[in-house]
Amino acid sequence: MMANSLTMKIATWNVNSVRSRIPTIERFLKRVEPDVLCMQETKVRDDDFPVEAFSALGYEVLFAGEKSYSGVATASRIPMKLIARGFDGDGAEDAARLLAVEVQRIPIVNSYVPQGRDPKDERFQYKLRWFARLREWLDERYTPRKRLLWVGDMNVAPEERDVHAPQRLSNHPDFHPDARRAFAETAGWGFVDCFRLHNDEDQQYTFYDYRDTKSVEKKHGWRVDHIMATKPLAKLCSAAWIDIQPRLGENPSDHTPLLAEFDL
Amino acid sequence: MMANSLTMKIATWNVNSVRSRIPTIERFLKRVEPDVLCMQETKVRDDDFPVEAFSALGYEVLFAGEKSYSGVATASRIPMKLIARGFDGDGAEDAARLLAVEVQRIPIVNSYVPQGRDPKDERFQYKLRWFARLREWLDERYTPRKRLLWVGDMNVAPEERDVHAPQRLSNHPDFHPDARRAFAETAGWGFVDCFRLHNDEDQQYTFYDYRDTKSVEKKHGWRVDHIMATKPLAKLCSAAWIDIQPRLGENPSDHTPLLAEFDL
DNA sequence: GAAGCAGCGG
DNA sequence: CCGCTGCTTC
Repeated sequence: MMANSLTMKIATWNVNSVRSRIPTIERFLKRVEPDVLCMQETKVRDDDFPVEAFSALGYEVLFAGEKSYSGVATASRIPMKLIARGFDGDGAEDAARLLAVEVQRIPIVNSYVPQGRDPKDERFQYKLRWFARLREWLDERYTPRKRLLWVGDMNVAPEERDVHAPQRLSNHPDFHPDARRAFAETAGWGFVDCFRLHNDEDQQYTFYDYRDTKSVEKKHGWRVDHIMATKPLAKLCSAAWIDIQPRLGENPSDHTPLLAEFDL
Repeated sequence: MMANSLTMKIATWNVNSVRSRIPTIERFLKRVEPDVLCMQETKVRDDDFPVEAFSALGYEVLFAGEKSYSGVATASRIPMKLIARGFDGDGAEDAARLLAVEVQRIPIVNSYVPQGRDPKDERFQYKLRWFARLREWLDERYTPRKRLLWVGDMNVAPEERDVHAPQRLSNHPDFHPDARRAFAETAGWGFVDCFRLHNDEDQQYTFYDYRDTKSVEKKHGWRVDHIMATKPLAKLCSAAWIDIQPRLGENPSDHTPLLAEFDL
């Protein structure tokens, strides 16, 4: 390794309420020591964000939340700069679903893509447009020829091997052809799926529905959380993995952390 | 001690939801090993009562509950017989505030006296009548010349030394002169306050209001939980004390267990 | 199933 | 402050 080389470990995790998950998150940070943790579904107003739990472990944290629903936050133990909350800067509509920061001169876009409810629901159309809107947002600000990360809960399983029952689930908002196409369009801006760079197996899931009893044992999972890197950054990705440990411990989220490491 | 002598340790505790308090109750039972534990504010329908948690520790348990509010239950590690739920037997009105059992041929009346809200409220009159009704209920069935116990959350601090601010609290439903008189009337049927048999100090409290922040440190307490014995039984009372340990542990109730020991 | 909230109650 | 219910969301 060169003297000035630096490894950056980044994690994305839909925590399903940052406040109720604090002990689980603390165990994760202590054990895994990611440089950056991108969280989704924090479900907390910015005024009530538990900053102290993160600073006590040496992390700065930036957030864009609202009451009850959604909410994204990014914690970093290396210096971090705020780029944007929501698509149109501070206080924008839907700010609680997009948070862009810069770490080590790399823009990190943390997103919680709308779930879409049902392909017949108008909120599904909103989901499809959300992906298009993100591609435009990226295009106006960045180029895929430079280092950039897009991570988060995308609410899309890209391929058949990313769900446990591809036939049955083709009408699910997270596996409907239109959703997969919308995700692929934005990924097509210039992203590489870091997990798939290093893992070819099926049944690699980051989400198990709470309501589906024994879904973990039955392997009824979904791979809907992703770490997407532009090509110049993807080249530096040395590893990517799903960390199942928080699921085995106390008070797990329905999502599991996804990690990637980059040799900068 | 005689060969056939038996010590009976009895506890009363407003647990403020038996289900959310199970771990705290388990620690209490293991550490203190009472023979009988009378609980109030169990806040659970009989169908949902967590019987298993008690049987696992060697206790039978009888209960008279309703959804959300009130509810009384008595656990015993020595054989116990059901006498009555509510004033008029099974399925009676207000059954969730009175449970009578018999242990070692001693009737034990476990009661959760209505709080009364405010002396101006009509529910305060109901509280006063409740005490009168209990005295009648006792008179119809028992005699103070025999062994009997009346325990529970009486929602009355009998004397000035039993509250932290007697002047200020004289209009509180738990210290209003009418409430104190109503309690004294029923106690006058033939009861001795077992705690006062063995403790003369003031500031001996069994309740600290959750809403009064730092009430414990400020000693803003109330002695509203009582173990009352008829004279022939009071003679056998060898000790009575408040167990503050559950308050120092995890997930405490706003009430603290009160205990008494009898050498039968 | 497990979060959040409002509204009620002690 | 801390339970409960009943509602909503994912």
